[in-house]
Amino acid sequence: MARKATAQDVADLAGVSRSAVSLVLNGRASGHISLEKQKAVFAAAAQLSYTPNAVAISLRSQRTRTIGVLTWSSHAALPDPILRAARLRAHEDQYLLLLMDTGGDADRGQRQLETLRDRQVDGFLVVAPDITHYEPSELLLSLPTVLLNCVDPEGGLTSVVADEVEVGRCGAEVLLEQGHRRVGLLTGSLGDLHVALRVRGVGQAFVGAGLSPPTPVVAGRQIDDGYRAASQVLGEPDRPTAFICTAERLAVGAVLAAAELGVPVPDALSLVSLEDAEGLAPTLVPPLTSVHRPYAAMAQEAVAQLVARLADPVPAEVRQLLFHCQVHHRSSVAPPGEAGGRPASR
Amino acid sequence: MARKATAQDVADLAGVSRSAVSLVLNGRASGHISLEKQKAVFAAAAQLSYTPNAVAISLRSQRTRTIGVLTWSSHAALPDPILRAARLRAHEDQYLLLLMDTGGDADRGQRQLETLRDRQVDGFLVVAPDITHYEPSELLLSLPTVLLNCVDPEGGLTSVVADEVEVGRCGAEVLLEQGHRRVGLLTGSLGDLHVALRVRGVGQAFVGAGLSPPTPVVAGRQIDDGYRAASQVLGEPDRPTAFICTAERLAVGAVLAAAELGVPVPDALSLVSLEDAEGLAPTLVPPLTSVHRPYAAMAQEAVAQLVARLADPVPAEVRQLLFHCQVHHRSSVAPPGEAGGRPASR
DNA sequence: CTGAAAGCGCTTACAG
DNA sequence: CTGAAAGCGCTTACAG
Repeated sequence: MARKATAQDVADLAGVSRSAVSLVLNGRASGHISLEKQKAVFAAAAQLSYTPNAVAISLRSQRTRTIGVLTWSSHAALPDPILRAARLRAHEDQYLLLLMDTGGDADRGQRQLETLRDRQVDGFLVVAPDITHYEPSELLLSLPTVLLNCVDPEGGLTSVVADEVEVGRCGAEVLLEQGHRRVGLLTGSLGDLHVALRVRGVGQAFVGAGLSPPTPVVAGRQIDDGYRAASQVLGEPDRPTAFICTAERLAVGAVLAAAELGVPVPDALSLVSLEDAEGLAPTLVPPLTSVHRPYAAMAQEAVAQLVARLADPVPAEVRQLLFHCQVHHRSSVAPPGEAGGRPASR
Repeated sequence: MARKATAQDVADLAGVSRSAVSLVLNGRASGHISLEKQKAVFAAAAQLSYTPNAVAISLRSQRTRTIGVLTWSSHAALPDPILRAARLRAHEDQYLLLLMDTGGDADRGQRQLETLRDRQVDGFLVVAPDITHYEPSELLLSLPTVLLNCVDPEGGLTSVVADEVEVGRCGAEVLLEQGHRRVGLLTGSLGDLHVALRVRGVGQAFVGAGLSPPTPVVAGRQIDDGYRAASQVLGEPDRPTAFICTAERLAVGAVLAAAELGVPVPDALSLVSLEDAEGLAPTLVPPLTSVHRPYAAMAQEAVAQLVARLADPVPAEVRQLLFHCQVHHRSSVAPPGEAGGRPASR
């Protein structure tokens, strides 16, 4: 393939000036260019498969229609469903995403922001894998920025997050409504904000029901962490009739432990996962009831906020957008009952 | 923050011309610019925190140091470990990735390639989530392109893939070496190239050992698919002493089925997963022996190939790079033995 | 109603 | 040894 055609090529072929080409192709020809010449321009453009050079437009307009995305991964995976939805939404407005993975290193993140700035991104989107505080640097503040799944403690930046306390509350209420009273709470590190918020929510639900909140069993976030914690708790006398897991893989481990101990779910043990982003919960056996954050809608909203800011020079007010979670009822929750299951055999 | 400083600003402050600034900052000053003025330029640049505008450089040099990435997801997730490693490797050479997700729609992919072309990407990288054939369009052929985890049937494009037949063979050999003879093969759709290749490899290993290959049990690719298939096979008389699963989530389902049926792994049932990209296999209970593709190395190599092509105008020869897999031995494989386990109770 | 010019920010020959 | 000019591809005032 030869070199891409330029507006000059189109102008030459159509027998008009470069500016005429620009005017016609951008729909600003009426009253300026004769109909005849307009047709000639369109024909020439089509013949040469002309499309404008986005880099040249960027230099001219001082806008790249590019959003710089700063993200990092918590354990194994990047927050994929979030980024997917964000990318899709951005495309709708002809924005492209330039993504940088800090790997959790703040200094590196700063350098990446500089790279993004040098690339003349129009704005920044910061996407956290799990909800957290994020202190924006000056550079971040110098361009339109929206925080997704994280919040600026200073409150200086618009952010989009789910109500993680509500997540915990909803998950607990599902079990309380079914009559569960002895509930095991399998969690990740309590030092993580997202864990702390969910645990708080669980506690609120219990207190609201006139019960004392369950003591968190800090397990971790992997399958084997959940397996170990669940196995131990299930081996204790007066074992719980239900588990709440703050992480999806923890729930997988709990199901596995229950299966191995011959404790049928949900007959003898109910299970709620406070996460389902990896899509493990819905296809587990039995499918797990989970508390769902509307990640796609959140990402769309975050991008929409940013795009609006980029389109409108008037500085918009800072907003804290809080999304509600939804309980996805599946088959892992039942009333406590007396089913019991067979005793552990190993 | 005020508008970013330009080379002109630096020149004004340093009392030199714009070209002098460029020369000095790009290290081509020796023998051209007096030492005194060089110092002045550096000082002014530092004072103004000057960094060149990448868009302007791109327009001038006709290179954007940007790689257009075309990808799509197979089921739930994008091929994340691959993309991560590719991005990291690209950064090492100051390249940024512009990613487009076709969603599996070829027409959409074509339009996305056009967008990328208009953005003046220097080259293309096509990344498939599971190994597949990929027929490049003319547009793709018009720029330096490397295929990652897919191959051009015409062989016109350099590609980087793992030897998926070997994956199947290695997985089977692990079991054959331990003395297993009755092996269940849980697979995804045989119409998928990656499944077909792995099944073929398993067959080769069996034939090589003088045995007839196991008949694939087409299960699907989710946890419940694996659970159902494994449950059924384990309920049959003369049940297998081992499973090979072509997909990681299938293996999770198999472990779950075994646990529920009281079949201890690996004492009464060995298990090999032919995938571990999601990182479920290593933290399952027991940790699963898996066949690992060196995704990071593959991605690095693909990017390195592309970058080399971009740096060197001489057209490099087309190459088909085939990577070996590695068996990650964990605890899910043991000799068949007579452990048996307790009989199914439900 | 149309074409020539300026300018976005940069680098690289090219005069002086 | 240094500065002025050209040009990457585009769009938008500005003359004619």
